[in-house]
Amino acid sequence: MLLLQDLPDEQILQKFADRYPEVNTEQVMQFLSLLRISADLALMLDRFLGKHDLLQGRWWVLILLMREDDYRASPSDLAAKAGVSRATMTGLIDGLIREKLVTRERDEVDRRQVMIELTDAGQAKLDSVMPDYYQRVNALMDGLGDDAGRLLELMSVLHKQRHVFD
Amino acid sequence: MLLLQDLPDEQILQKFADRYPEVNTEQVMQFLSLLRISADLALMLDRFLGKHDLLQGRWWVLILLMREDDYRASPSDLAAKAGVSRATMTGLIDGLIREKLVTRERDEVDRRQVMIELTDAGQAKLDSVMPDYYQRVNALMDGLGDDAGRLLELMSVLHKQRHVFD
DNA sequence: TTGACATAGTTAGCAAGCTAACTATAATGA
DNA sequence: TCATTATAGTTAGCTTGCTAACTATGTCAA
Repeated sequence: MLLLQDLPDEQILQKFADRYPEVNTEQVMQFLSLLRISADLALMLDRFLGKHDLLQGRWWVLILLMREDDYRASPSDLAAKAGVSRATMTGLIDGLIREKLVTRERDEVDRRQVMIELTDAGQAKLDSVMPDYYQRVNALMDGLGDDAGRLLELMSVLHKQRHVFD
Repeated sequence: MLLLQDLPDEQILQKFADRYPEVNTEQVMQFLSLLRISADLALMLDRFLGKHDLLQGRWWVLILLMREDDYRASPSDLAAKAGVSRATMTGLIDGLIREKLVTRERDEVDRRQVMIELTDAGQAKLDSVMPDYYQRVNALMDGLGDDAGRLLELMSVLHKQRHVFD
């Protein structure tokens, strides 16, 4: 994700406002700041997972498998729940198999289907990451104190407005 | 970016809390919701740019070039301002050159350096996108009314806490 | 002056996202 | 029954991120 380190200053915003007079520069700055903070948070998570030799995409797949009663799911299911295409899920699973964190076997009943299953090594990997992860999420959110709900509320307002970009 | 469509429900959070008792499930849900909304906003922007035959990375480069007085900058400068590696910037510039939106020429004084310049077609592309973009950003932020500043404030609190993941 | 270091950029190879096109299999209905 | 349609998964090729290793050029100090 591109971060745009250099947010525009007053002079630059003025130059753009001269060419595109319809702009409300304060709102644009606020929007860019939001994007920037969001990207930084995603990067923070990537770096944290990297310390545990994990990548975000693969980590979510392990978590989705652990959610299942029998620790198994089809690639289609996983793709839908993760919010990625089936093609992307194929790649994520390939990576996890190389790392021996999941297995893939054909379903003998419906031979189109395949079942992905969390291995013991996969569970062990989660066990080594999740307590640390939860502790840090809690520490991060503690910083907001009682305002966490308010923040969620305001982000939801923005989320509901996103159709204006359609 | 992986979106995690399926946020955990009460039952799933309980299963994880049983295995990892240190977790404050409410805070984890709030954190995941924030990541999810942020990812949706980034996706919204990608889709909008797609309608104008643009990709986010290349678009930021065009904007950075337009900020310059002479519409020129070196790849290193652009990489630093965009917040990507120089290697990534090489790829973005390659794409923009294929689309004839920028040119690349060697600096005759310091022959290590290269100058990237916005073409007329590049400026025209920006002119076709920016007014629409600004209008939509303003419409999006209007939804927040007077609370935009408060939202920024709360996100900044989170941003300042991100060191807990180091 | 030249050897060491610094800087600018590219290349190679990996990751994880996408769409479109493909194979294989299952289901359905005329 | 068998042709059509639907479903599951993979492959190919693109984008945009990364790091590490490389080339070319410039700088600086002994």
